[in-house]
Amino acid sequence: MPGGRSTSAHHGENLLFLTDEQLRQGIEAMFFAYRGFTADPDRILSDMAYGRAHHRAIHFINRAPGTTVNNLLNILGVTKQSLNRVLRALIEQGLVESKVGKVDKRERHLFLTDEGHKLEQTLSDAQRARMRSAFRDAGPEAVAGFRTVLEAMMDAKMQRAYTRLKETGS
Amino acid sequence: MPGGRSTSAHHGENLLFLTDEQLRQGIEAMFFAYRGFTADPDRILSDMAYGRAHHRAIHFINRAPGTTVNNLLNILGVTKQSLNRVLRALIEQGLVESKVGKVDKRERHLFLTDEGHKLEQTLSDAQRARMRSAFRDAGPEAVAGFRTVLEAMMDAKMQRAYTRLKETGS
DNA sequence: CAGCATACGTCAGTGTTGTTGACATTCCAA
DNA sequence: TTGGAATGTCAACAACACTGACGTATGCTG
Repeated sequence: MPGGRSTSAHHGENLLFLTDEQLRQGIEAMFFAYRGFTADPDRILSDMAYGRAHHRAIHFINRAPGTTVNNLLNILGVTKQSLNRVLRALIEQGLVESKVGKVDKRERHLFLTDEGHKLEQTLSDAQRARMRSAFRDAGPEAVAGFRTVLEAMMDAKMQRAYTRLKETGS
Repeated sequence: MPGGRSTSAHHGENLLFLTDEQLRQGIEAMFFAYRGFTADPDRILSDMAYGRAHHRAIHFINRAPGTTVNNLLNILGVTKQSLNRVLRALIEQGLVESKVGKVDKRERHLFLTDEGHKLEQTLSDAQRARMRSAFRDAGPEAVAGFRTVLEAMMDAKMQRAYTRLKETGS
């Protein structure tokens, strides 16, 4: 195991963790881990007519009930046409409800139906189980570092979205 | 569940880092960060006729020159038909060379050409730059935690692939 | 040697998810 | 009130994954 505890709060001196080799390992870890990250929900969804995009939409509608299509668009970072296809399917299947805005009739506010909540629960249970196992194995300090690095890897825009959601949560 | 593995350290008392809320934040961090992670290479590739799949192939051929198609298949976790499409394009464009195996003539060993190396360099420079910036901002301890959690999030098979590559590197 | 397994390539078809382009509706401000 | 911006929808297409079936060359084993 490289590094260990060099414990310099100011990481000025020892920059060995910034070698190309270390960066490459970080890149590959990210690649492999993301596969694990999505594996369980993907498996569940493959039986239904849904995919990862549906999962993402359901996740964030659940997180911010009543959100508009435009807001969801910004969070998901896809085109509105792409999101629309997914949303249309979810609405037709009765997992998501779309309500015309009261103050601005151009907007559609999105909500999960009871059935939508059920699927969301199933998916996030699976995903959380893996995350919980990883967190438990790694321990609280590793988890803190994990979050710190991930946050630093986001675009500024995504950082804002992430922080906003984080604060909404508690 | 492989839950019986609580050998690692006794972070026993305070389990607040395992609440659903913390797990959800981890999930969302992973989602947003992965977007940042792929953003720079994606931007570069979008100008050419290549995509993320080509990037992955190039990356791992560079990492393990002479690797066989089958080995690459296992690492990338896609079907041979899917990989073949990508590989065919890269070979036709002269970025990758495929050599018949000497000891086992059924195998094809893959190498980057000079031009292939050039593209690999461009892509990984971009990706490393972001990773370096994130690592530097977060500091060595956070980076260690980051890697620990990611590794714990992988499937067993991916963990082996990751470890093997890691050892090959140094 | 014969027969089976392995490694690789390919053709055809399908599904999900992303893209651009065109268009309707609604809001707002000049 | 009218023109432009914002919001969302429909249609067509591209990238990349998947399955299934098949063909060829090669290796291994009884």
